[in-house]
Amino acid sequence: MNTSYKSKSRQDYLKAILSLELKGNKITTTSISEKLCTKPASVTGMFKVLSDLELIKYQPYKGAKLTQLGRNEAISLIRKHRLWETFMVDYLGFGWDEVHEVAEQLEHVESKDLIDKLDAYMGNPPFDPHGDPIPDKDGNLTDSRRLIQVHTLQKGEVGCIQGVLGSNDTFLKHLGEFGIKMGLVFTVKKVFEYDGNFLVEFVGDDGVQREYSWSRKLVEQLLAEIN
Amino acid sequence: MNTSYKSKSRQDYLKAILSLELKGNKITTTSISEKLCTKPASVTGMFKVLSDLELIKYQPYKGAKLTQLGRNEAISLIRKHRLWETFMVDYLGFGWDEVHEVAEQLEHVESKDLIDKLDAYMGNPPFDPHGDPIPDKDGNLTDSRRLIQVHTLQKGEVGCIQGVLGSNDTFLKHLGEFGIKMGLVFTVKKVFEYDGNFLVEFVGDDGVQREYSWSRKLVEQLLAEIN
DNA sequence: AACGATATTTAGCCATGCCTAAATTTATTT
DNA sequence: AAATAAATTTAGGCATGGCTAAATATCGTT
Repeated sequence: MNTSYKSKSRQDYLKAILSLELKGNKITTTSISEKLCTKPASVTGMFKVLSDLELIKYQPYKGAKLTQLGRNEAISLIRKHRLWETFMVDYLGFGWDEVHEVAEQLEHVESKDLIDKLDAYMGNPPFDPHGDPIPDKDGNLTDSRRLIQVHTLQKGEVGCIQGVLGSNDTFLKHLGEFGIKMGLVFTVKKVFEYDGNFLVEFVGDDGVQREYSWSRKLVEQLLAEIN
Repeated sequence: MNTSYKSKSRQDYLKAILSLELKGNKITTTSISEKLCTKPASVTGMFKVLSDLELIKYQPYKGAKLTQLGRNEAISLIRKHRLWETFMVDYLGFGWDEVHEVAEQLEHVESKDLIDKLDAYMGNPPFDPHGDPIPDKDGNLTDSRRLIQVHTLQKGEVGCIQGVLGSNDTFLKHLGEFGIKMGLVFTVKKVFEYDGNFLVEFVGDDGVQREYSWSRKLVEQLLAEIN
């Protein structure tokens, strides 16, 4: 019998499961093995462990789902991850494409006091550098914003970048090269008919107004708030 | 053959070895097992691993010592530990008796960039909250201060608390209850003859001058700079 | 120098968490 | 409904890093 869920592996599994559950996916050994770059057989073994620990409900051949305990633990990890990313970007000067991997390590540091004090030090930021909401110290994870994908915008609409879907470091770096970052306000100048590309106008850091063509693939990943 | 020294266990061994070497002790399987709360037989096994990795020189039955590579790694861990402790105390509001355990976790986060940026954010502090010197980013660990143990002071001498020997959390908390902390300036009023106890005078946070009797055991652990 | 005490190493075992290959269950197709 | 395909589990193995018990080396004493 296992005695604790506080192991890096187990926590990684919980996070992976929550991530897929939030996307509405079914939690299978295959889907988790893909997410964690392991093999389905390894997942079966871990599902038994997590099930014994009452972190998930697991029915062989039928899939798994988080219990309340497991969900709480997973949300705590999300909270730590996002707060550390915020700290690294807003206080230490990292780029938003440089912090994910280190946050993956920092989120496994066990100390509720530490993360709550870090949260307070930063003034309880509601969102992380990628626009994702940060759960509060009681585990509430809500996002009252109504964000829409940029590719659904029409010509003439004004949006404000507030989030990025499925962000990986390479993509974030790519966005940075286009001058795209959190809070960027832009106007849709033209939606190219043949493939949905966008011509947008925005004001850069230097106060200079710029025009850029954003590809379909790019705008599908961008979340904006519109006025 | 092992491929990396970046495992928590191996790093804990390196730190333990450095710690004993600095105290001038011989590195035996028994001494390390006591330090790490394991058994000598386990240490023998790890010594072989660390030796294969060229982190230590190990002669069976004769003891071990750090190689330059092992020493560098150990010093890097000390640097991370002390910088994180400084951050927690000076920026997040932890007490100096509350940070050791969490720093033990944080020091294993692998990112030279992170720790160098944290160092810069704090303005490259030279000492941690317990008065221990913080190695710089190139691994230089020097302490040019001439600190002396308080119990060697004479009546009438003025000292400034700059360090604590062999600090554990309980002892640090105890010190805090006596109003003792880094930078405290005090005057020796009287050295009791029968057992070396001290009567000292100092000015508290509130500006009020206080007198305290410090025990022999306590002052032996305190390092001060004298004028 | 030899004895006993102490320290150290070896041998063999356990748990975690990963793997591959084989067996089994479930799903799909005809 | 039976056969095949796909997903999942079981079985058995490996590496890390602990453990105990037994064997062996070193040290201190006489």
